[in-house]
Amino acid sequence: MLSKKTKYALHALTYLGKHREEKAVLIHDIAEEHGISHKFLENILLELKKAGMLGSKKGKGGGYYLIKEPQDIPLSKVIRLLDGPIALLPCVSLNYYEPCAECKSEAECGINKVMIQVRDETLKILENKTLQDILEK
Amino acid sequence: MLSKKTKYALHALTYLGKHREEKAVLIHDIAEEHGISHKFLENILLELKKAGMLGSKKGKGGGYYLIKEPQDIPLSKVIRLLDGPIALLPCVSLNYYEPCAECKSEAECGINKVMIQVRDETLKILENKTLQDILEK
DNA sequence: ACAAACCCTATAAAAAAGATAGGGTTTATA
DNA sequence: TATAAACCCTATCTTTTTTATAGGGTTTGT
Repeated sequence: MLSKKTKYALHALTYLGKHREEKAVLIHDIAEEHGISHKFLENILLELKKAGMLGSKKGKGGGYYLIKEPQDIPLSKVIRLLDGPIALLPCVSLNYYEPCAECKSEAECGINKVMIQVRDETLKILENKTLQDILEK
Repeated sequence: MLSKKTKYALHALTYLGKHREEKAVLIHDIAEEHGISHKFLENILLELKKAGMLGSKKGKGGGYYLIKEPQDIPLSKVIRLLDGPIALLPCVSLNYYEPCAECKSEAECGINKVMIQVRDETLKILENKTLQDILEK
């Protein structure tokens, strides 16, 4: 399951996508719309910004805005940023690889092999679904 | 990512699958093979048994054994049992449905719609991959 | 009778997730 | 140029979940 962080991020991105004609949207407005803690959401927007998905403007009249087209923001990117690996096992993660303690040899591990296939199929889905798909509803 | 419970369950099922000619396999042997705590593994095997995936024999000379063909044990079943929902959101889970607090209306939520599609595609994968695939390596 | 091995429940310890706090910096505008 | 609005940043606290342990109960082959 997605963490609340990722869920909130998706809601925020959706909100920003719906208000693209506006210069900047306030954290406050997004937080209120979805009943999310202002401060918690702030941290999440910060992360999205650092990852290059959002732009922001400081000072009075400032706020956040999308700096990419919705079709260029795949779910895989949002999930990886806030939740970490998409793979089901650390030993098959492309972005967060770690060996599995209970596994003597990856080369001989059948679980590893199958999970690589699952990962590849899952990625196909999550890389193809984008914010655009959410906005189209 | 899969929890250790699910990982251990997959290792145990794999071990049992490889030793199907034997009447019963000891918890101890599986635990030792993968460096898992005996007691923790015991709880997991119990769950698998209650779910109808394993049989057991008590008393001296007892142990656990598969009571299904490996191709009849899909990953989806193991994951659901030990980790819970496969869906990325509670509001699109088939087996563990719950509404999302921050969502005013599922009918109007674009995230919900997309996650239903992701769920269906993911299930296709996890229902088709079985213990047999792991054993074949 | 006895020891081996599964069965069951409760609790503790560790890790992760969720949330809050508090001040810093920038900027529009009066 | 003072002020208030709004983002920026880091640290800490709380809660929940996961992981692990404990301790005894029950069954069964020999």
